[in-house]
Amino acid sequence: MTSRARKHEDLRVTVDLAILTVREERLQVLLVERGNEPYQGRLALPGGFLRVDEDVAEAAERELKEETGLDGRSLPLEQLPVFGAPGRDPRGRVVTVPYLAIAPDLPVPVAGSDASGARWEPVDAAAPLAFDHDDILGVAVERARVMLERTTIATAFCGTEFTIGDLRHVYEVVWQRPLDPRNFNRKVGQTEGFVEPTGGKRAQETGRPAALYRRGRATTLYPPMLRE
Amino acid sequence: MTSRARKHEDLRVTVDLAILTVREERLQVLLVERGNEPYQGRLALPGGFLRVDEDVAEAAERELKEETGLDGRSLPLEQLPVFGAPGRDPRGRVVTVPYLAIAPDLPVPVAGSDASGARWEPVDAAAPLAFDHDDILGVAVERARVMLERTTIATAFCGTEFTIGDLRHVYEVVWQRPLDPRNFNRKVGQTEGFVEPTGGKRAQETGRPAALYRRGRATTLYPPMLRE
DNA sequence: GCAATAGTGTCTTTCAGACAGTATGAC
DNA sequence: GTCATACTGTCTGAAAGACACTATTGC
Repeated sequence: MTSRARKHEDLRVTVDLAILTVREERLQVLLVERGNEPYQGRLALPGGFLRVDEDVAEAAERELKEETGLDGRSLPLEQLPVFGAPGRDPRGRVVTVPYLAIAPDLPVPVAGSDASGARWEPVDAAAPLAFDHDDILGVAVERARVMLERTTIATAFCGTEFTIGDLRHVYEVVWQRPLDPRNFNRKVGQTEGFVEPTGGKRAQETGRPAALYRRGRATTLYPPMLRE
Repeated sequence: MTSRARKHEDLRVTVDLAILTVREERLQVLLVERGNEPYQGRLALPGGFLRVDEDVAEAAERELKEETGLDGRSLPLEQLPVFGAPGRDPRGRVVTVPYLAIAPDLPVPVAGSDASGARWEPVDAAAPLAFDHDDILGVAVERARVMLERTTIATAFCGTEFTIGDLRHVYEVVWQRPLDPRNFNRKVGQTEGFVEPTGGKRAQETGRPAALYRRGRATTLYPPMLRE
């Protein structure tokens, strides 16, 4: 790092959040409507400026809390590549650090959040968003797809108790691809620590009730779940 | 992104480079000796401040050029998670965007580079580096390991012409693990577009000469090369 | 011929993909 | 019993891991 004497111009750092969930058979993202220019009235990813006294990851957790009421320590937050093109924000030079957060199907975006009018939108119907948030969202979705292959992150889309069918559904919705339920069950079952049975069952309108599971202690899947 | 009125304090963004190569049977990183405080005399990753008129990726390419003379467009540059803890730089608030660059075994760090005294060091003998560069280097090495699994990036460690043995050697050095040459040959051969034969051979002091290859057009490996 | 390294072939096991059948609930 | 959904079992083919053999050079 060279210590070069140079005029220091205004440069700000923001944190943006791509909070994904699976709702109503679709992959959805939490968006807020912008109240001010630029892009007034357009939807955008929630986010805010980095404070001078906080770490970047802290800022992401704080924003998550403010927007959704969720505790960042309980949700997996994954940092994505920064976006820092000079013209990306008309107000000046802003470099943003985007984060991917994976949330279970929340009842509804929590009221009292920082930006009013927060709501879920399907990721494939979100464009056009403010700034370069379409690009950020695209990167977030692709990252989520890759993470499902090698990690147990898919369980974070589910509540504390879920069925194997719920979990398979997450994969199908995120990957946009049907999976064979029998092969999926076998794969999940033989991956040590992916899920563990709670003993409970979930009845439904019709058919046999499904057994309930919770997350196991494993974080990575080996061998990986294959997408192609 | 909320538009919040607040006092703007001094915040700078830097780009740091973890330039890795395989030299003398070891994974090595390009380091520079710091000429100024803080950490004067300590080794550090090369890097520099982001200019107001350039994109972050541009800054990384520029630094790479300045430090090594290498063209960033010809080398794969991969962005790593930012490091932005408040106390990481004693001079003030500095958020850094680290990049992983993968280079062939260069003759020697190019003279005329920005920081004098640039040199290769084995990654496992580099600590302690200045700032939090030990952590950054650790992330870079782990990223390189993962990338070898699913991409053809290993060829970037080699020159334009290389043998299958050279390529296997890259994997062995980065993964710190011996690989079976026969299984490795089969795997590389049956992965379409990984390498293509040039027709040439490379003689050596003893034994049968090895056939030469160049990079193929494939960028991803499917199925992946497995590490475990 | 020998030494040394490059490259090929074969067997076995693991595991994904495809598909048929059984189990458990509500009515 | 029927219907609907959950779950289990079996066959097949692809590919990784382990290991023995042949090929091509210099001497």
